[in-house]
Amino acid sequence: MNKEEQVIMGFRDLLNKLVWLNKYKMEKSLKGYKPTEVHCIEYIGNNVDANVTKLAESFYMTRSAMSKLTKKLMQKGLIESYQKPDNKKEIYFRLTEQGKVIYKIHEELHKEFRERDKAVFEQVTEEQFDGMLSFVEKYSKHLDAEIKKLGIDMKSE
Amino acid sequence: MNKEEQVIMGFRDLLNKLVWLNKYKMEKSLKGYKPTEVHCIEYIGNNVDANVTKLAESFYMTRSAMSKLTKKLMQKGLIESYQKPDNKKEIYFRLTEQGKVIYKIHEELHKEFRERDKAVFEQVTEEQFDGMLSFVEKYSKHLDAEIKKLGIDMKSE
DNA sequence: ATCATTTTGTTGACAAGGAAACAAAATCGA
DNA sequence: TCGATTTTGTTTCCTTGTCAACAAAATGAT
Repeated sequence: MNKEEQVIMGFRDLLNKLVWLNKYKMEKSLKGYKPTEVHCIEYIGNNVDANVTKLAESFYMTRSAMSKLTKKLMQKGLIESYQKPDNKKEIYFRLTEQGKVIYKIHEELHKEFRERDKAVFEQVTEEQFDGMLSFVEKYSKHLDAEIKKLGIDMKSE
Repeated sequence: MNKEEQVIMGFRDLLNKLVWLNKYKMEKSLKGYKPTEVHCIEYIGNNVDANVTKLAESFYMTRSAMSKLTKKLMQKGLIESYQKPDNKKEIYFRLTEQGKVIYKIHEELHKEFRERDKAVFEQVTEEQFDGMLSFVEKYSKHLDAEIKKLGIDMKSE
């Protein structure tokens, strides 16, 4: 296996582990709340005027899925919807007080995760950080361009 | 956002894009075959004596899921099962001729993906590669240790 | 050798997410 | 301005994967 694949597969494997472990911890601290739900609460807490479409784009999921998820979160009383006077189509979400509690707990957990992994990041030099970030940026832009090409092809079909 | 989170979230986002894009391309070339199915065929093509358990471990999925997936692939005639004379429990899989065709097409696609992304990787210096690989390795080992801790906690509960 | 434990695979009930069809509102184009 | 197109969100049906319970074979302990 060449280095390119090692990097990609290495990171894929790493993120799998990270997600798995953090999910485990999260289910312990936030019993009854699924990772996706918490993730959704996090996004709504961080972004004003979040709606189904923005959530879907951010999570690489369908509007369909997000519509169902937000519905559930509303039923649980964690988020509430609102509209703007000049727009009767878009529906925005914000956290309820109860939702904010979950948000805070989630934030604390994240702090805990950072603390747990601090030792690893302390070993990384500034050059390595910058190298990784520049790689991510370049590759990401490259893929954006490829996806854009796709968009054109899709409509010309 | 600090650099640590930038790296993690950057890679998460990057992999999401990569998966999404390659999935799209794959569905175009291998119509009727889902990514998981192809992924499974790839594994069986690369590993002799693949069975449900090994597949599950490799894919971070349950045996249950793999049992159903292999069943479907057998019904489609892409893989076939066999056993060893001295073991009546374990069931192994290998590709059929039809399965090998899919395997080859998938291989070609991968080559195409590498070609597509070559330009990005050519810009990465050897130092950057090594930096990333060492980071992945360290972090991965760190998480393995954390997961191991968890295992002890789990049984002591 | 025998009985308990572990490993391996399967099944059914369930939940999450995707695809397609749809309705309602907004925007665009002439 | 007004009809066509696009955007936004919802619902229904379907697929995929998990969990839990299970059966059968292998392994281990005594």
